[in-house]
Amino acid sequence: MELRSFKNQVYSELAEMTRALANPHRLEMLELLAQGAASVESIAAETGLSVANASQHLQTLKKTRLVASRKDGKYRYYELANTDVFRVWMELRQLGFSQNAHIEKLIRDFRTEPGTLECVTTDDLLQRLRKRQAILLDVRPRQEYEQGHIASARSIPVRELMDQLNALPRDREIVAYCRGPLCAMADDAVQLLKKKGYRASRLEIGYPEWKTIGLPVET
Amino acid sequence: MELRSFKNQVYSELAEMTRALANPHRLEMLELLAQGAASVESIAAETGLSVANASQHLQTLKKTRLVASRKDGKYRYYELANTDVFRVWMELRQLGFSQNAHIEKLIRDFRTEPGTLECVTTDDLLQRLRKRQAILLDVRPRQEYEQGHIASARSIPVRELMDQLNALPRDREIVAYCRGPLCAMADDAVQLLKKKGYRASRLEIGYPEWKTIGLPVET
DNA sequence: CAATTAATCAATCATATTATTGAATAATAG
DNA sequence: CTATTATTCAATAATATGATTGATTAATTG
Repeated sequence: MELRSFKNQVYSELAEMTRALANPHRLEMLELLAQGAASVESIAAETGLSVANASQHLQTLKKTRLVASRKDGKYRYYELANTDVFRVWMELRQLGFSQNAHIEKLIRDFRTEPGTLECVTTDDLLQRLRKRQAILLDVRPRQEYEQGHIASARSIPVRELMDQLNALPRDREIVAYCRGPLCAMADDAVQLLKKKGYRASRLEIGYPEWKTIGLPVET
Repeated sequence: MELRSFKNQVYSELAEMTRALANPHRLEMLELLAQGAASVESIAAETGLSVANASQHLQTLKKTRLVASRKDGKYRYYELANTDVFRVWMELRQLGFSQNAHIEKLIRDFRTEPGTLECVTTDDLLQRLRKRQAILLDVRPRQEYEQGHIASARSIPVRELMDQLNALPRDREIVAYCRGPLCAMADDAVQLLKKKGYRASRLEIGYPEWKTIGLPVET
């Protein structure tokens, strides 16, 4: 085969895959699927799309093997094809943050609105957990917690937090985490906890990032 | 700001950047620019595009700040905005290789045609260089070598190799490298060297990968 | 079996992307 | 200053993408 033709083919295949990533809804879906498998209906609800539209987008992702799916009863569950897909999403997000001041500003503005900026780093958290200084809280929907969570975390979905406050000790610091740096669940939880007199802060990353860098998880 | 509106804005910005990546010619340009700055004319020639078309693509990359440009005399030189851009390209390429069997097959078929499959790994090369068992050859165009190359490498562009064979000792193994895993220059060089009775093999990665993982380079 | 539910399909319209062409700028050389 | 060279701009046409709609398929429930 001729060199130019070879190059054209390889770059075209890679561009086709990249094009499948290059849509705001599909990026959001990838981040959602990084939490674990989900049905078309739940993905549509979470992203605010119609079911037909969500289904079309998922098929676009599937065509380039970025996601896989299996059918269970009348539901079809989609999931990330492998961890490399999430790695690419992490790198893209990182690049966006470093290149696009507008994105950084959007996040900064959104975060400071509720007045909860303090983030706990991963190293910080590991230390505090070792010294039993902190309690780790997974505030994602329970179904996501059950598909996998950070080792030693307990589950109180942010929607149930108000009703379960008495289950939390007031003498220890609480660290909340959620889906990742773009997710607001942990922010909301921290805001509520602080208002109720707890010492609380959010973890800077989410469950998929924790898992991807190889730190201990449970199922 | 409302949560959905915030998410829509962030994902849209990230998707816009990803869309700038999602074109075969632009991916090829990024790989080329990873070797160093280049003028529009040379990029157009290397990628086989018309100058006007290449210019348009470069402006698409520039709009999302993936590349930067500076004018010098009547030439305008484009270069990667920062190393994160190349990291993303590496991850995308890696994902393509792992997800798309067709891409792997294309590369395997192209490589085995000249019958030169043996690749030297990075660790291998470092060892052999330490023991002075191997000579390292940069076979990219001289202009790229001059913008940066692997420490201790000498430059013989693949086009000049035939005329400079007598400058190479026959008693040591020769390791050739070029632009990266998708580039055929090192393959061509190895093929020629072997035909002339040298022991030769190619490095599995190229200069930009070497530099990105933090190994020693020279300018 | 009919009704319900989850997901996909197929068609359509509006919008975006890309290659091509020729004209317009901008810097340099003679 | 004029000619040349490198690049960009602007307009166009062909093609691709994405949201919407209503119909269809497949599994489950009563």
